[in-house]
Amino acid sequence: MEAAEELFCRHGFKDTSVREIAAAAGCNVAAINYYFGGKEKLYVAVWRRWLAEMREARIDAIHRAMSGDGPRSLEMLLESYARTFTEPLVAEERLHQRQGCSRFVELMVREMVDPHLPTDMFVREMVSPVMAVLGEAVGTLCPWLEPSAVPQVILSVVGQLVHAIAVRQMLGRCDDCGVPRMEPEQMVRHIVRFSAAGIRGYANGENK
Amino acid sequence: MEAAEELFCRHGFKDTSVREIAAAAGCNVAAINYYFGGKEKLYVAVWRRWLAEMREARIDAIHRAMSGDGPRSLEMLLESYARTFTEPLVAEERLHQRQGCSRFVELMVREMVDPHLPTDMFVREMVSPVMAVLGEAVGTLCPWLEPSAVPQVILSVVGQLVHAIAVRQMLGRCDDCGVPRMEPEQMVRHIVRFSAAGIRGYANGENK
DNA sequence: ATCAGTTTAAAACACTTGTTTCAAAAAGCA
DNA sequence: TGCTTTTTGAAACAAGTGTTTTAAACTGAT
Repeated sequence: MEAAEELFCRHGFKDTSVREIAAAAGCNVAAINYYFGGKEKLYVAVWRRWLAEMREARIDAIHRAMSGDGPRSLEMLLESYARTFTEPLVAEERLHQRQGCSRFVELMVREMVDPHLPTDMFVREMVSPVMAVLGEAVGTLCPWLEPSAVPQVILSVVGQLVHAIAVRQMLGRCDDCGVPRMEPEQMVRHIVRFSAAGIRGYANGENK
Repeated sequence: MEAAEELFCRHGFKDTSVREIAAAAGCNVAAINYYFGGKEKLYVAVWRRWLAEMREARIDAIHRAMSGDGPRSLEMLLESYARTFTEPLVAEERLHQRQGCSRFVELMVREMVDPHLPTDMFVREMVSPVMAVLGEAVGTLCPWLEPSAVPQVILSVVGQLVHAIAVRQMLGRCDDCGVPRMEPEQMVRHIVRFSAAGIRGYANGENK
C-alpha cells in the first residue's frame, strides 16, 4: 500500500500499473485485487489515508493562527495556512521519510486536472470544508472586505501555492528557464507578503 | 488534425487513442501514422500549431500595454496579459468556434502536470520567452521592486490565472462547493486588482 | 492505356492493461 | 491430526494500446 502511494503520487493513476505496484510491494498481482478489489479501490484507499489528515492539518493551522494568544494578523493566518502546503515538501528533504507524504501534494494537483476519484470526493472532503473555515477566518480578519470577495482572494492565495509547487515540480525536469527556483521557506515568505498586500490593497483599488 | 486537437485538449495525451482520433477525423488509423509518423509526433504537431501563436499573443499583449499612447499603468499591463489567458475561453462561448482554441489553455495546465512533449519544449518556446519580456515590463513599471522579486510576483500572477482556469474546469464537473464560479471577465478584474495591490504593497511589507 | 508514385483500408502484430481463474500453500481452530 | 478458511502464486483472459504490414485503390503524367 505504501508502494501504491509512492507510485501513484509519482506517476499518477493512469501511468501506474498494478504490476508495478505489486512488484514494488513485493507481492502478487492477485493480492492487490484480493485485498482492495481493484486498482480504483486501491486508489481511493490511498487517498482516504491522506485526505482527512491533510484537511484537518489545514483546518488546525487556521484555528491555531486565529486563536493564538497575542495579536493575530492576516500575515499569521496566511503563513500558517501556506505552511501546510510546503510542510510536506520540507519533510521529504529533512529525512528520507516516506516520500508519499510530500509527493501527495503533487497528486492533488494531478487530481484537479484529471480526476480519477469518485465524483467530487476531493472537493467534498477537502476543498469545501477548508474553504469554509478559511473563508470565515479571512472574513473576521478583514472586515473591510466585501463578503463576495473573500472566496476570490482565497482562490488567489491557493492558486499561488498550487502553482508554485507545480512549477517546482516542473523545474525538477528542466533547469534554468527564467522561472525562479524557490525553496519552500522562501516560497511561503513571498506568497504571504504578496497576498497580504493584495488583500489589504484590494479594498482601496479602483474597480478597473 | 483538428480532431486530434479537440481530443487531446479534452482528454489529454494518454487518454486519447489514435483510433478515437481516426474515427473523429473520419480517416483510417494508418493514415495518422502515415502522415505524422506516430501518435507522439501528432501531439507535438498539434502543439506547434498553437505554441508560437499563443506566445506571440502574450508578448504582443505586453508590448501593446507598454507602448500604448497615454499613461501606462501596472493595471493595464496586468489586464492585457491576463486577457490572453481568458480570451480563448470567451472565444468558445461567443460562437461555436473551433473549440480547440479554448481548450488549449486546459491542455497547457495538463502538460505542466505531466508532460508528454519533448524535453523542455513547452518551457523553452513558451515559458521562458514570455517570462523574459514580462519581467522586463514589470521591472520598468515598478522600479521600486528589487529585481530578484520580479520573477516571483510574475509567478504569483500566472499562478492565479492558471489555477482560476483549472478550478473553472473542475467546477464544470461539480457545482456548488464554496469555490466561486467566476466568469472570465470577473476573473481578470479580480486578479488584476489583487495582483496590482500585491505588487504595490510588496515593497512596503515587512519581511515577516 | 500504361505505369510510376501516392494514398487509403483492413487486418495483423506485438505489447500492455486490469481482472479472473484455480490449484497449491498457509493459517486457524476443533 | 484433520478440516475449513484464508491467503498466495502463476498462468490465462479479454480488452485495449500504438504501430506495421499488405494489398487494393487512386492520382497524374507519359
